[in-house]
Amino acid sequence: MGSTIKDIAKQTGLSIATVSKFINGGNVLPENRALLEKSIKDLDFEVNQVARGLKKNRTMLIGVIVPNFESKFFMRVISNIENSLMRYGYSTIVCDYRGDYKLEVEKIHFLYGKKVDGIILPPNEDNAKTYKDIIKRGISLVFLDRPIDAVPCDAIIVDNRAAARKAVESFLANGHTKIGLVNMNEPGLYTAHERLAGYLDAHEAAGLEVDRRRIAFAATSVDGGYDATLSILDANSGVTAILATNDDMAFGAIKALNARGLRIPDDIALIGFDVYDVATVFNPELSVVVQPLGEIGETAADLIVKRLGQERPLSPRVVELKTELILRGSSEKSV
Amino acid sequence: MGSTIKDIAKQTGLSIATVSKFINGGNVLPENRALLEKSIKDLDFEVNQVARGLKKNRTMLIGVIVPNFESKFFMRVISNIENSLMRYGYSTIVCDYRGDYKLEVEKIHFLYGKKVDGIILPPNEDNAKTYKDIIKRGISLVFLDRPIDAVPCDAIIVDNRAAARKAVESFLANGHTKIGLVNMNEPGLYTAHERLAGYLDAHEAAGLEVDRRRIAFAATSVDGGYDATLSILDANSGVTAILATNDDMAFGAIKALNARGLRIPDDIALIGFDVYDVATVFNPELSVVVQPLGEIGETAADLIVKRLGQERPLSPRVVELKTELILRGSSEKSV
DNA sequence: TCAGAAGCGCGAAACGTTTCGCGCTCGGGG
DNA sequence: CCCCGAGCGCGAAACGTTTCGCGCTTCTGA
Repeated sequence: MGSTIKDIAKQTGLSIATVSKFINGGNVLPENRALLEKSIKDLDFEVNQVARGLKKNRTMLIGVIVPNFESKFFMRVISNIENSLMRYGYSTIVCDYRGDYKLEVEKIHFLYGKKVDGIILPPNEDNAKTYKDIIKRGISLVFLDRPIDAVPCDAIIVDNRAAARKAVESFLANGHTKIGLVNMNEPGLYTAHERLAGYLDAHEAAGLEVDRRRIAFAATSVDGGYDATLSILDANSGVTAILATNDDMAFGAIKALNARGLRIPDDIALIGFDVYDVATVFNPELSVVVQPLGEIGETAADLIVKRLGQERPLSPRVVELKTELILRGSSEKSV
Repeated sequence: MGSTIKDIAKQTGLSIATVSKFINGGNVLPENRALLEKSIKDLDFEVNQVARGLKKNRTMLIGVIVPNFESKFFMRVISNIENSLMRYGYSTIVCDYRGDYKLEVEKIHFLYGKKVDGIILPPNEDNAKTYKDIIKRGISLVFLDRPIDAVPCDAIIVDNRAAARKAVESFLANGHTKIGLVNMNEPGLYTAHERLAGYLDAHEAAGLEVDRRRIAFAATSVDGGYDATLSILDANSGVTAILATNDDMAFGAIKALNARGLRIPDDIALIGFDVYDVATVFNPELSVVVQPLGEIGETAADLIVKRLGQERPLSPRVVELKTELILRGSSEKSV
């Protein structure tokens, strides 16, 4: 029950050093190998990773920090990160900071204490100094979902701008010209900014004027999407299509349209973001922009593991993955 | 950058032992206290939890193991467990075993190596021996979502049987007598068994004969729910209402009903399980049985922390939480 | 004034591992 | 036959903490 390297040494008559060598793949005489294998099985010995971590200064632990545990997007990405890191022998400690950036700093210090080998997080400009500190301490850092200007660092992002642009262009292709945007209202949020830019890009490319009444910002939630959608409808700008840049906001948009008795897509066409499991359950099925959650997690894991292995600090790698626009019934009726 | 207790000792001129004492809340002379506080801030010292863990034989780490990372129910419960444990100063290491019970044993051994103080998992009968081993090693164990007969152990569950019964009774109250059940098909799955029992209870209490054609088992997934629902419809037993015992299966049921052109609730009334965010986005809104995810997480955390504190092994505590039946449009039209 | 108690600080060992470098053995080649 | 090198095993120190018990100081009270 909880035997140590010492017990193995005692039982085999070998020294602690030799046992350790064997455990770590070193060569030992065949007869000793047999002895050791038997003894390890007998006492069901397992390396004490805590002791090893202390000695080697590597814990095989990666910290992941997210704003909160409510975000489906981040939770799924975390699942995939955990899954991928596990294959490399790493485990994950997950923290949230309930949207409080001061608390994020605390969590980072908490992870310092845990001696994690690396940290993965979606950065915000406010804590740029802390991120630099992480790197200075020799802890590998990977940014999730967005880069920040102030800190050059590995990052895994998606082509938000192109994604929004393509979604709007699909509306245009179906003859829509009065297109609404239900966007996330978080100051400085990279993804919101990029998706807006994509929306504007598409308009500019089509030579279409942008009507600000058709753009609404609101809290990233079902209620936020609901309110934003109503405000667009109430602006009476003749909107015939809406792009919602977040799954919850897309749900809010559906609720708002239902509440107003507007049919999808006949009265208003709709495309959402990040709606995964249930997009096809709606009637008509919901068109969506999907981010490659699996790849995002894998890439985050790859980036951090690669950096961990490296001795020399390599220059920051920013990986941008492609989103996919999946068109279904909710946006497929032409005007 | 990564200073230790030794650095503090050197800078303050005090001994290592005194620094340690201070860190752990021991009394020191006021002048020394000031010195220590200053020095700790100066060098921004943080206790090395790895070293502490080695010495104290407590890592403040709890392992959580789930069958896979796809289950929304478990992922949400994990979020809440993490959140609650964090308040007690514990962190969480999450593993999955992709439905492979042999792999679950490996993950448990992996957690042995990490020297976790406790483990939380949904048990299965196959690995009863391993669970006993966990307890024998002095690692606290809490069962999630279900107990098993072979191992007496703390557990957090919900009133699955009553939940299903109440859902069926709400159908009965609306005049339905031909009620379908779309159930999860996993051998030995406690929750599936209990929910079936509740379904049967309600029938028996109402003096209603059970028609086996109205009960279908299938994979716990959207497709499974879809297939199961179609099979019930195709049995031509005159079903007018359906209870789906899982969120994905409820989605599958909706898809199946849409596919057949059946209206909810006019043609078929529907109640789902565990549909949280989007239940009110459907039109009509979906009636559901909800499990108290927050409380489940908190209670799991409480149970394990309580057991961790205890010196003496107390007798197993099984906490059963109440589910809530929320009736909405999808089940509210009488026949 | 002095004995004793209370409070504080310190040295040293210990937790379980890795790692360094030395010394031994054994075999092969000159 | 002897020397040298390769290969293996071992002792000891180290990672950063906690903890034990002893010894010193200081204060209280008779």
